[in-house]
Amino acid sequence: MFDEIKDKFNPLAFEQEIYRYWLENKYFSAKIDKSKVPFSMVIPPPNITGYLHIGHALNNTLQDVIARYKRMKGFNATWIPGTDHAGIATQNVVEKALEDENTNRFQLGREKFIEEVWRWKEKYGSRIINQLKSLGCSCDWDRERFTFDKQYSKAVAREFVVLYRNGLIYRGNYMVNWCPRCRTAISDIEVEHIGKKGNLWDIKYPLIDPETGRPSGSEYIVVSTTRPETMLGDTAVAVNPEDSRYKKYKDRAVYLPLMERKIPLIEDTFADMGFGSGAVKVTPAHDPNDFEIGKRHKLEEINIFNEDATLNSNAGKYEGLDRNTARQKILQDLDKQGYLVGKNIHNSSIGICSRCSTVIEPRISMQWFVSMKELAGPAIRAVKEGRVKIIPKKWEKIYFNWMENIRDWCISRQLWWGHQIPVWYCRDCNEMIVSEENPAGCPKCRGSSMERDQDVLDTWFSSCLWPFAAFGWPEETEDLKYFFPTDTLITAHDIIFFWVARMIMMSLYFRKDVPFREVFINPLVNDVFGQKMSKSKGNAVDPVDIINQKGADVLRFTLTSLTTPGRNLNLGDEKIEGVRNFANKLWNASKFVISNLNKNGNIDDIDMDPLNLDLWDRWILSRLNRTIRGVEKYLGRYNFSFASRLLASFLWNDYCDWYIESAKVKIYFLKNSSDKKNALFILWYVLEKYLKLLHPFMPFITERIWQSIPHNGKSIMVESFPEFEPARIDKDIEDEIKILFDVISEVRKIRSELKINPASRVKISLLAGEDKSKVMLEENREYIYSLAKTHELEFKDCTGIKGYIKTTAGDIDIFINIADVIDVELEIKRIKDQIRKVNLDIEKSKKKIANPDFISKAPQEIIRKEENKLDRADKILKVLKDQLTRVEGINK
RNA sequence: GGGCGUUUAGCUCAGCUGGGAGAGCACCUGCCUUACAAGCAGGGGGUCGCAGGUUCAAUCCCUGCAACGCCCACCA
Repeated sequence: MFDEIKDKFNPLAFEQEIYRYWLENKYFSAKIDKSKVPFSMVIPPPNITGYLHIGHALNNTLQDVIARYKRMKGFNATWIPGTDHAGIATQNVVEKALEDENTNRFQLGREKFIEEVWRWKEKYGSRIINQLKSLGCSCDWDRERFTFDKQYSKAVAREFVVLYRNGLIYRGNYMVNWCPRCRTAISDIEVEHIGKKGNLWDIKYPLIDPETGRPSGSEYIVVSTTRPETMLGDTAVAVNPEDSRYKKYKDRAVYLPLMERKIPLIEDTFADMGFGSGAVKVTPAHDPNDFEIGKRHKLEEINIFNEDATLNSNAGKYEGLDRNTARQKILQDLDKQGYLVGKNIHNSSIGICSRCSTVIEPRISMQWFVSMKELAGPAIRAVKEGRVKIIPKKWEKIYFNWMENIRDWCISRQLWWGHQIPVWYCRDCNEMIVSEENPAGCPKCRGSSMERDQDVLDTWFSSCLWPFAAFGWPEETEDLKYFFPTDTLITAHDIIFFWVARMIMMSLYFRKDVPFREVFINPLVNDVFGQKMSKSKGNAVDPVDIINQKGADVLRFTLTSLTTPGRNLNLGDEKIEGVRNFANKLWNASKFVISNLNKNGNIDDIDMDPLNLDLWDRWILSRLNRTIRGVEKYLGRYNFSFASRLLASFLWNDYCDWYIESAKVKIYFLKNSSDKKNALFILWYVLEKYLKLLHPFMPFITERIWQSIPHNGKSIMVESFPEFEPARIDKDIEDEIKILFDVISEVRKIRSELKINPASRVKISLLAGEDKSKVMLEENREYIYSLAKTHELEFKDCTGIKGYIKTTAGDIDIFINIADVIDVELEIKRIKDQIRKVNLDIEKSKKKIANPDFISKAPQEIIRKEENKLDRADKILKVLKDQLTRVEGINK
């Protein structure tokens, strides 16, 4: 199935096939093995309604890099996949589909509707799973879970019942955030706040004349409000007890216009004397503050809204209007009757439903809540004590800030799709039964007629069990014992409160252990200009398109290259192009290696004999090991960008630019067959190791190439990660070869600057300061010929010899014979430019050294460095000046 | 209202505990050199947001300011 690599790089030709190969061989499934160290990770389960957007692509690429890396490092790794039933989101989607069929959930009824959602799930729910597969995710598919499967429901029931029995869940009539479109309560964090320019209206409320019991003609109080329509439910006007302006009205009543009701004037410190008139209307049923005031003063709560935020019968003649129409009508009426006395621009923020963007209506209703304080304490400590590490650290602050100010969590939803609350009410005696199982009968009155609580639970109430429920909890499964707690969680910052914090709380509560040891918060993906991606802006990048056009590897490596912890990621087409080019480079380099291996027989039996390694070999092995060390170091810190760049630059700048070029010299020009054999071996050896290094990032292309070069084993993905060999890192070798590189680069530079025809060879002479360098340069004569396009390399001082120009690379003097090709003007200009630059350096250094404070206070090492720099610059200046005189001489 | 982050080359970003600023892309020059033109070789370009301070020395530490971005918040 894996042919030799001959054709052009085309990822689409092999990615799917390779994924199938992995699946068939079950490489993703972990088997419990007590002799191996487990590594586990759970996916942030995408909604079944979801499709792969760029955020998922990033999040899952990073997880897959870690999973594949750990697997290759020898861990018994499992990455648990699954999907979330996503209560509101899914219900909304299916409701929309029903709308298209001219029906709705009420016509269907609850049971039929839920069946409909399950049908929808079977049909579309696996779309995102397939997309994850095309991305190359090595999830343990045999362990795939759904947050609404049978076993999971048991977990949720257990959670509810235990929390209830331990007094952490309560039911009550409180003011909650109500979405009039979804017709359900939602939790505080499901409300988004947006700034809005609006108006603040001043309304005159006359005082009641105690004599007549009628509204006074002269005495009144002005209240200001942003929501005039709620006045229909006003049950008081409040002023601050300290406010001298209103002392005289103490204990009087106020006339509520339009409703023609008497309401009390009360004193409450909530009223801010500095705001407006200092008097505030109180609507206990429709404002959270007013609700509190109402409780303090035992005020009546008049609900004027229906579930969909139209006005109800308590609104008198406004009944039936929606809240916006009602507002306009009420303002008109107030104006007509002379009660509207002012209108000011006022900026405030309003809450909208995070699911459907409908403006939230505060509403008093009977709901279930989790009291959070007791759960939050241990979860705060777990992070403070480092048992859970949040990376980057800045998110810890945000976590603490939220946890320390945590408020109770409204968990009941007036929806149909979700885990129904495991509570039953006896129709006979109203007894409430909280139970994991369907109760057989009422334990109190022995009645058998029970009605289950109609509400379902917040989706997050179930997903916060994920790290252990996904392993089978509440059963003590073998998986749970072996794989829990998980090691790493990789997720996005927008669900730290929704999910991460609650998983930590629930895990500590139910498992007495943290759910995961590290959390990496992946960056946000923006467009190339740093703007948020959105469909409406048209700047959204569709990962599925990229996979279909350029391949999953390219998408993955683009994303990892850009993932620096703590910073958002800007994605644009040029970046993707760059990575595509990189993949192409790898492909072609491999093609080169393979074709030469084929021509030169089998290399399997050659050992890497250290005595046989020359400068180039030692150098590339040193670089390889630095790369291994670096990749592991950066992966450990979730610095995917650094790891990726290291991988790319090793391949491109070290392996291709230098090592392959040097190998060509051995293969094509050198007669010595053992050198050639050696070079082929190292080419293969380094490439094979490198493919393994790169595999977690680009799984497909690495597998494809690996299968085409000599290898042992069935798949690169179950091979061992290359071992870092410290002894292979050789600083001396790297320094030594740098001299060679510098000489070659300097010659190339001069050639280019003097516009010497690339095809023509020049004669050069090198003068090394140290014998060691001279020996090295002599030994590498052939490489200099080839890489710098020279011939007749000599080692003598050519100062003053006609036709030579002199330049330097480090301590090496380089003489280049350009007698035939020199462009005198060009050369004079070049030298003068150089002299100017060197003079600048000299000036700076001299000034620094002349400063007595510098000499007396700076460390010796720094001073010596500065002096050396000056020496070197002086030397170079001298060379340049000599050269200039000589070149100018040619002109004469 | 509170908190956090960012500001470095035309663009996107690196710069570890202070000691002569880097990469990729873009741009310019020259090359179809038998792995790769999706390439090779070379090059130009930055008062490191502004103003102070600490220091022999500041992109880096401190203070203030500005711009942009994000999060939290029951301010009628």
